[in-house]
Amino acid sequence: MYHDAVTNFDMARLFYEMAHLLEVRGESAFRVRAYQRAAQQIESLAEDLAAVAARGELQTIPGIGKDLATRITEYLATGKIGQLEALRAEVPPNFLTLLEVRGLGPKTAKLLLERLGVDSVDRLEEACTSGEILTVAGIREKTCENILKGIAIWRAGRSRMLLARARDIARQVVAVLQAQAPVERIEIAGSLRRMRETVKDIDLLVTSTDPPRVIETFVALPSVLEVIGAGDTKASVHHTDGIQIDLRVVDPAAFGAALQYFTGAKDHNVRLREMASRRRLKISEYGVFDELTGNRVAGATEEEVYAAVGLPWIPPELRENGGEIEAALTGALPALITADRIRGDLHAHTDWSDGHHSLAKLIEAAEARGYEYILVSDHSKSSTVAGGLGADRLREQIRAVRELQPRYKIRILAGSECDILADGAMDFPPEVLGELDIVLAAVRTPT
DNA sequence: GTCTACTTAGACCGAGCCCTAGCGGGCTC
Repeated sequence: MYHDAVTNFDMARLFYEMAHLLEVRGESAFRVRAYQRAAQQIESLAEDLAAVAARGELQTIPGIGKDLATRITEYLATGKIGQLEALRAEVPPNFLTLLEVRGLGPKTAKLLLERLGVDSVDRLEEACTSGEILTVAGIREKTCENILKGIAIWRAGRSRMLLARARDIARQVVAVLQAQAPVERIEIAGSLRRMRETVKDIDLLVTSTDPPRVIETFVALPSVLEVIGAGDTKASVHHTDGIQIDLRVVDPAAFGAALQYFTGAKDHNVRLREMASRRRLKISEYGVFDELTGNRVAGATEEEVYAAVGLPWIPPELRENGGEIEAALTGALPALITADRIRGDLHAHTDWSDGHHSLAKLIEAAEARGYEYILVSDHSKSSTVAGGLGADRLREQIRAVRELQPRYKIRILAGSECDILADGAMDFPPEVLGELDIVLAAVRTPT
């Protein structure tokens, strides 16, 4: 069976792709929505889709009927979906990227493909800037302007990827390399290690007895879209999910120095180099060296590197030249907030509006994380698209929440006549939260 | 496409804005 390599995320992504392709084809909006809904369900599934399939229970997932269950089974067994392959063949390879441009929908995109051969964002931009797009009936200056704005937003968003997504990709690549390449040690470096909210690329550092084979395995991964460059100890590739990954194989004696160097941030490293210079030392990705003798005095571990310039090890999350060097020098580095110190969640939706899970599941998840409280903040009726609660349904939800007493201490923040709190709903004394298990509030979506 | 109420068919989220075309459709949230 193929399913060992299939993640719920992969399957959901394929269904989203099918929804887009069906939309471009002009299929029924309900059919399109069926694929989108199924993708959402799979994304929020608490267990491995393959396990559900193995039990023959795919059709117990809401939104998955006979047809979609068949598609899932086909993919798990073969790694392909015949219908998707056929749909893909109907449009150019990168055509769907056009739909990521805000302001450009499937119909307009298809029209531009047919009339002007617009098959990529670059080509779209060219058609807009040259004015060629204005020759297409139904498109005027204003639309052209909006599309150009959309392209600018698309480019800005594309240049960086959200941390969680980049981390998933990095972990997958690390896991495959550990399984398939002669890797002794492998670490994620760069802004991903610093846990920046968004990252531009993924940096991986490896030690190995056979560097060329690591590189060879890396560039041949199925998830690699394009190899930018590859040598004996270094390679850069474009991943299919739209992010660049750089991999370096380094000497174990310099691993700490390389990890420190490639973790950055740049300004933090500049400060370190200045401190080293004052001690007649030189720091590089290869180690810490005595300026006079050229001997390496540190490099195997990050702790060694920091100690060489008179500092304790500094957590990567703090390495932004934002006062962490001064704090380290005076022994005042802050303790980072760890997951076990998070006491509660102040913004949670349930399936009463657009959440994917029931109130019971939400509570279960909160308890599993050791939370002291959770705020149920479903949409109000002002957000119809999200299935927001009107007065009657809100009363029902309040009743459902109250039924959880006395096991949980509860505070209801919504008014009796659906007099829903404005966004200031979170503005109540934090000490109150400590006494509560569940708070219910319907928060108005800004309109 | 799925789901539901009934076994074959109909419902399925919708308001508001923008743009183009002259009334309706695309798009967003």
